[in-house]
Amino acid sequence: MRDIPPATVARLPAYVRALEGLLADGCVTTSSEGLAARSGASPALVRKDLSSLGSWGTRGVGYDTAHLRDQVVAVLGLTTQRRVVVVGAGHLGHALARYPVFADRGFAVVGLVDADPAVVGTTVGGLVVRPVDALAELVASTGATIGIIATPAGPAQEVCDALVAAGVGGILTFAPRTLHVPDDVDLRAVDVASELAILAFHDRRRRA
Amino acid sequence: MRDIPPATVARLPAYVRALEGLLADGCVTTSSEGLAARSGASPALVRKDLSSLGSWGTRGVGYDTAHLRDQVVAVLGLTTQRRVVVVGAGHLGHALARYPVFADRGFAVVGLVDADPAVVGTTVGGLVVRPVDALAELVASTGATIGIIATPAGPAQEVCDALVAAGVGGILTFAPRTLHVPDDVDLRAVDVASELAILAFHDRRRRA
DNA sequence: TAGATTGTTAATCGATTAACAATC
DNA sequence: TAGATTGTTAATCGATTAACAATC
Repeated sequence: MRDIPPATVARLPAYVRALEGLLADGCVTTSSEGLAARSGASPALVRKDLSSLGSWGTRGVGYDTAHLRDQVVAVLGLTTQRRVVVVGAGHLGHALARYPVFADRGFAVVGLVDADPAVVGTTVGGLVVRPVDALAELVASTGATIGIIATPAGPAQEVCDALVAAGVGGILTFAPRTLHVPDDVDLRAVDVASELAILAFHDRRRRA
Repeated sequence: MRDIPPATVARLPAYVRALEGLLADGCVTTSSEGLAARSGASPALVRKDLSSLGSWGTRGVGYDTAHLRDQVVAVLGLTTQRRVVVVGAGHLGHALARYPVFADRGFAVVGLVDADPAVVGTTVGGLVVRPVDALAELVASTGATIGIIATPAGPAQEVCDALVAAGVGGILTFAPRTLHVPDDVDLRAVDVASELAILAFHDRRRRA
């Protein structure tokens, strides 16, 4: 297996979901075209992506749905459960701590942290909210490798630094600001207000 | 102003935020390098992006921070308030309906809809939750142009179709599945479980 | 065999970086 | 004028699409 292009990696989760949908529909084999329709990619792109993973299709037939699903899941590293800590127990933190889709995909939220003393000690989704200064200990004791930042913009960089110091390898942030991490830490950012702003741009164009 | 590349549009909200941060720090002028540090782009990319908007910098000096902020805000179409309806009043819908950053950016959540009769009629963030079949009327009466899908995967395509039929021009979905919209509707997807899966991929690589 | 569909190569397209002349 | 920094062009890089030979 050679290096997998980042754009391909970003599509793999959609392929896994498409394959599970096809499995649920009883499709034993799938073509690149069928997979494309369900995943939003083009058939050519599906074939190219899968071939960069090593390719497990049969010419003239297609892909074995269950087998391909297992292979893509393995490539993504979803066979091992990943432990996740969430920082910020506001509305978003609550939503994340109880999001059932995480469990379906092998992620377990094992810790929830908040800066507000009034929130610390309350229970959310079976987890007792811990204070921010318990973060390092929490990551260490749970073996969490991924941190989620669900705080306002203000404390986000500080929280990010604390997660890095605690040793997580990947961070997903929802805070509306740019964050900086060392090269060996993987950062992904979801910015809801920016998404709306991009929609607003096209909206304006459409009406102009 | 020529056509603006999609990759550039996607960075404009980060530039707006960077510029507002610089303004708050009292920086009257900014260089592409300063803007790059705050926005996460490279200095060359900042200059290229801004020049594709028409360019308002001064060689040897930099950009007028306040003026540039106003220009980028105008390009994004954020000078007019946009009205947004949210479908799904679960944890995520709650979080979105009250997210203060939307208001800061000129977005107003004007409607909240849910399929659960037990939730319909309750008040969230000053909005009374409406039933799903009130969606078209709600969009029409409020003049909403953007819809947010905060439902589980199951009903998401149906909700998406209903938003399109109701006449919104842009949709932001959080549902973990691929959605299909007509060409004249703009769709952006945030998929939290996929983001974690991508982090898991790199995590696996790091430990391998 | 004939039809279908993959895997891969070549062509295209778009985005980023590097470099530097223009110019404040 | 000298130093700084933009705006733009050319070079590079990566991603997508098109096309088709391989082959089930």
